[in-house]
Amino acid sequence: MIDIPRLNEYLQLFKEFSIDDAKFFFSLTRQRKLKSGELYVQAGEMHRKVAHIKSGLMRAYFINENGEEVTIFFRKEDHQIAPYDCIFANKPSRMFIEAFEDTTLYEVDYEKLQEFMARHPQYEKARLHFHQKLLMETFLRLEKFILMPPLQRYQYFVKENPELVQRVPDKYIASILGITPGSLSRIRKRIKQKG
Amino acid sequence: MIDIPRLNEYLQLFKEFSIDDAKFFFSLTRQRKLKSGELYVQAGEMHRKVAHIKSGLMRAYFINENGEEVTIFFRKEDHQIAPYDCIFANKPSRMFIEAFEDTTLYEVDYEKLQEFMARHPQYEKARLHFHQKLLMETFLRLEKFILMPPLQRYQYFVKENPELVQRVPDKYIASILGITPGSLSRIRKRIKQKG
DNA sequence: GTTAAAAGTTAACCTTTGTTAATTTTTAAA
DNA sequence: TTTAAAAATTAACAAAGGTTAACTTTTAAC
Repeated sequence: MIDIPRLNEYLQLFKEFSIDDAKFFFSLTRQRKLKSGELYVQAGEMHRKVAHIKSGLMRAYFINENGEEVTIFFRKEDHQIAPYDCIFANKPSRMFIEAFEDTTLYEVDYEKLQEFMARHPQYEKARLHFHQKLLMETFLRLEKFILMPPLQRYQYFVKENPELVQRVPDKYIASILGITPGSLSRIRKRIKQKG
Repeated sequence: MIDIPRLNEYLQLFKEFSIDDAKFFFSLTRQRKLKSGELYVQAGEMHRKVAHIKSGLMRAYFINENGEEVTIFFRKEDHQIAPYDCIFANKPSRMFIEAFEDTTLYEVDYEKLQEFMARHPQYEKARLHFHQKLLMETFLRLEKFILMPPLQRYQYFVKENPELVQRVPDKYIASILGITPGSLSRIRKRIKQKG
């Protein structure tokens, strides 16, 4: 089913995108298919690529001092994924990124993207849009940590990400919320009891 | 004292900035002086302006459901400040921003900034840089909430912001860390005792 | 320098989380 | 369908945070 407002948003962004530019840009990308569970970015790696997820689900995580995986975010189809620290800070990625479901994505070297943008500054507006969206998303998440205790954080998260909550086991949701699976389990129980 | 690497970073960003453009851009800005404690942005207000802080310190905060102020960030001299939600989401600001010390800033209407950038796309690179820096900062803060318990979060914060910790009473630091002043006080005690 | 206000600390009490380990339920594989 | 693996729940205990209120210290105002 087509999401009209969203499609419109995209069309606005790319309305000045000429067919030739689009073709050329597409020629810079390459398709990759990943099996569920397959590692896409390794911590320590200089992975200076940005990917558009055509279909599937990706998971980014750290490994903490106890050797445990700590999930920091998921990105699904029609969204972009990259190890931010590597690209923005030009340092080896500190995060791992894996395919959480079978995933198809298109990736482009960040350097090539930079060249393209340098030659076609008229598209900076579109890029800015993506950056601002990501910044707002990140800032909103941060806000919840400052303002809400875990129970409310969970309720808010479910409201904002109903689909993801269905698509992913609770232990990953707990991780994103900064709590343990046991604690999340108790929170769910409390919500059930009280309403 | 001059911070050479930082100055260099700026010079790189603005090396293509012509004198005429700089003059014109400056003509779009206006200086404002705020007394310590003076409100700069009111929640509910459409404050579509971006400000460069020349000197002083600004504080952004929410008012939570209990009517308490919850500080979300400080911004000091040589940095930029704006109510992100208002500018990026084009909705009334949900945050308050006040001068925490006597502050001088230069502000520009976001619309005028947009016009300027549309006419001078060569400066998008500089803008992108600021956005990426802010995004990295925000993402790093979020990371700490997911990965660290309050005690470590505090220690990390002090390490990363030694100056701010000196400059601002502890209760604001506690708020930024998502804990109560009482809890921060106990944390400090624990650190003293154990080392 | 005195005084009032703000900030910081502490204590008591309750709530919640983390940890560990056992148990149950669910999911996926054979 | 059976079986094994993964996820979720639960319990017991210790550790930590929230709340409230009293008290101390620090800061700022007069």
